[in-house]
Amino acid sequence: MGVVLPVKTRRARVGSQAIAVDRIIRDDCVAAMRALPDACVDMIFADPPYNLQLGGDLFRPEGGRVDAVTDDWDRFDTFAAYDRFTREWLAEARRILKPDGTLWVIGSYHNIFRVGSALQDEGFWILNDIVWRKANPMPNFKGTRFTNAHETLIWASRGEGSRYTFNYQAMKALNDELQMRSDWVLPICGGPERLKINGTKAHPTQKPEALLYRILLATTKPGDVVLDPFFGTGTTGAVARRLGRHWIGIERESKYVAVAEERIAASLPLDESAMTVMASKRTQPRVAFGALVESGALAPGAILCDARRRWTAIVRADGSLAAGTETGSIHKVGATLQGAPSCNGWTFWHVERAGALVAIDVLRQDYLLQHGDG
Amino acid sequence: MGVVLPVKTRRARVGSQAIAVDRIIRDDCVAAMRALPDACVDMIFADPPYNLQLGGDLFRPEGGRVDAVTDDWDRFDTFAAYDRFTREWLAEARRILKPDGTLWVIGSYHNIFRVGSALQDEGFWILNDIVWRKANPMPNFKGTRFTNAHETLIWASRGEGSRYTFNYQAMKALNDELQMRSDWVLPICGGPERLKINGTKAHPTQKPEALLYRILLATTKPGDVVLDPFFGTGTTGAVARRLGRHWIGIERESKYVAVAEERIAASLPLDESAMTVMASKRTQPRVAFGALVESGALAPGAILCDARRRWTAIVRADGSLAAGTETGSIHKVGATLQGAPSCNGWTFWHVERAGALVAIDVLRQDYLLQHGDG
DNA sequence: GTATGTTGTGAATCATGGG
DNA sequence: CCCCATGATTCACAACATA
Repeated sequence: MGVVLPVKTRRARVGSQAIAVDRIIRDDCVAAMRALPDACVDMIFADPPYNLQLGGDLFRPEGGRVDAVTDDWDRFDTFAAYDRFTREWLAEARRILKPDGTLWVIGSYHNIFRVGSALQDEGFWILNDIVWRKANPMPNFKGTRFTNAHETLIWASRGEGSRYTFNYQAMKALNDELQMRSDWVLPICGGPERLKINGTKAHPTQKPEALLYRILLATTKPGDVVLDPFFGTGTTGAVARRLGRHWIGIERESKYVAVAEERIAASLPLDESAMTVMASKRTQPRVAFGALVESGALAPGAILCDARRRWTAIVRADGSLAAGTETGSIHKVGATLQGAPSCNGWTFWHVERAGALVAIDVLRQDYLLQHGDG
Repeated sequence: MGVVLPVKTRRARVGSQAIAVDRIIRDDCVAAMRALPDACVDMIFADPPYNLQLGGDLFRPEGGRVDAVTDDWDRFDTFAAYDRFTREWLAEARRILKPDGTLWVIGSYHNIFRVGSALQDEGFWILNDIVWRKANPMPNFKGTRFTNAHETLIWASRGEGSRYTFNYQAMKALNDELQMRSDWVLPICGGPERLKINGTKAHPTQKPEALLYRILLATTKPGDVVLDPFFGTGTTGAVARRLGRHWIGIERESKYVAVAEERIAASLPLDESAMTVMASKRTQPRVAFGALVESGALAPGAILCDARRRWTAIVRADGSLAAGTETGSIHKVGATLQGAPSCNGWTFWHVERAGALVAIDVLRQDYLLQHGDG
């Protein structure tokens, strides 16, 4: 029970203690999670089974039912069993997740509604549901339904108020400067990426690395600890290593563990420069407007106006603005003049430089570069 | 209670009896369904409240306020209350559905997992989940999540063994002779189709007719009876009439009933030319540069240069470029380096392949061929 | 009339840190 | 817990206005 394999394991600090990371735990997922301390991982990616291996088939292929139990009884029993299993691992997942951590689960219509309800009941707060639109799905051979061409992911924070990680600018950069949407077009895992043993696929549901790449890039930071309780062939670990995230994989079947170990050992970490992503302005150091006045970048008495020259204001010595009787911060005066609930003064106000209007945000960037607080 | 409006109602045979069709029942949906006999409708399309649980006001970057769905009919105190409501209407829906009938429900991540679990528990058998990918969704104004760009539909038969209607060839014809997939790209309801009263939208959540058109064409036969227990402004009725299906709408609010009546009376049966217009216009495949990075076609850290090797840049993990202190999209960095107002990064940037420079546009073409965005 | 620019809006669980 | 100041943030269309 609970065999910890001796991979090049490291330790990551979690509060006062440290947990071993970058390793595979060969065990049942609930048992393995029980051995982990509270609030020790930043993100969990879970690709749970669609049917339980324990108590017979949950989701039968069309016409596959053979036993004589009445429909109602059978159905209630099997859904209930799946729900129990789901609630059990979700509860453990929530316990070991840090307060501001998030959970990803992937599934299909067979199980995703059970999982979604269960995680809401456990207290998780859904942030998005994401549709993985498969570029090359398997056709519906019988022509009896719509081609099942997508899978669903749920992204949820530990609770309603938590302050989760979302690398907005990185996602925007990845999507040609447009906001990343909730529908992702990605090919299924095939070609050389698909792991094989003696010519047959090593795992029936290996996920493409591109999917995990986007997930990790969007919702974790370098150095974060990512847990995958249904590790399989270790896609999560391979991508985490490449992106400089720590990972823990839990997998019950030793043949998958072996495949995953070999795979991850062969994956190469990216170097620092390549891993860098577009930073959000929210994470940049703050510059007080007054600092621009103090440093001489903007003189007291200078005239500011908005991009269309509808309003003007005068810079005062203490870094406040005056526009008529209205005085206050660059944000407050901008908001008041427009009658808007709020205003980002940095992008609203401009100053004339060489005949053209320049947003004072540009002066702020210059200031940041000169006073080099990177 | 339960006022039946005297529209040009007809009667449809249901076994030995006949029920009044092509009419709106102004009543609570559960009460109205209770008054209908067992197994009397062929299909049910339901657009129940989503239980959005919105916080305070949300303002757009330019200062406008988002007109949110804050109506009483969308407010439930707890998930348990929403579940009770859901199970109640689903149970009645299943009773009045013919044995080979099917149910459609539309929802978002706020409610669809509750609905999906509940209908499985009630005995419905899920045939597909369908993703409506909105061509023009509302952005995420605060940059806090992925743009919520889709809604989910569930299509289910009354039970596991039922012989439901699926017009496979009609769907294939509608999709340029390719199998219709489980993800549908359709614009949201706007323009002249969006019903207004004194210039403001008549209903906050009016669905596009194209959505109902595809649903009715796929899963009903001419002459079938379609029930919509949350009728709203009557999109289901209008499309059913155009396609020669009978319909029954249930709607509690008389202002919506009035709008729907007028609308359906004005709707015309469909002629052939209109059908060809509805046929899918394939969306242009658009490849983000980031997709090449994600897919591994170009590794983070790769060096790009222009055709004459005057400038170089490094590819970062999120698909942005870095050249010295300059960072941004392939287009922006290309433009900045050249001092040009704009630049097509696809043709400007090159990568070395077998000793020769290849424009990254070539990689894009390869990507399209391999992943054939259909 | 044509081209261009401005404004409005859609089922939305939409901020963060310091005092 | 609340309150306040700072300041980050939008895509595709349709409708209408201006040139």
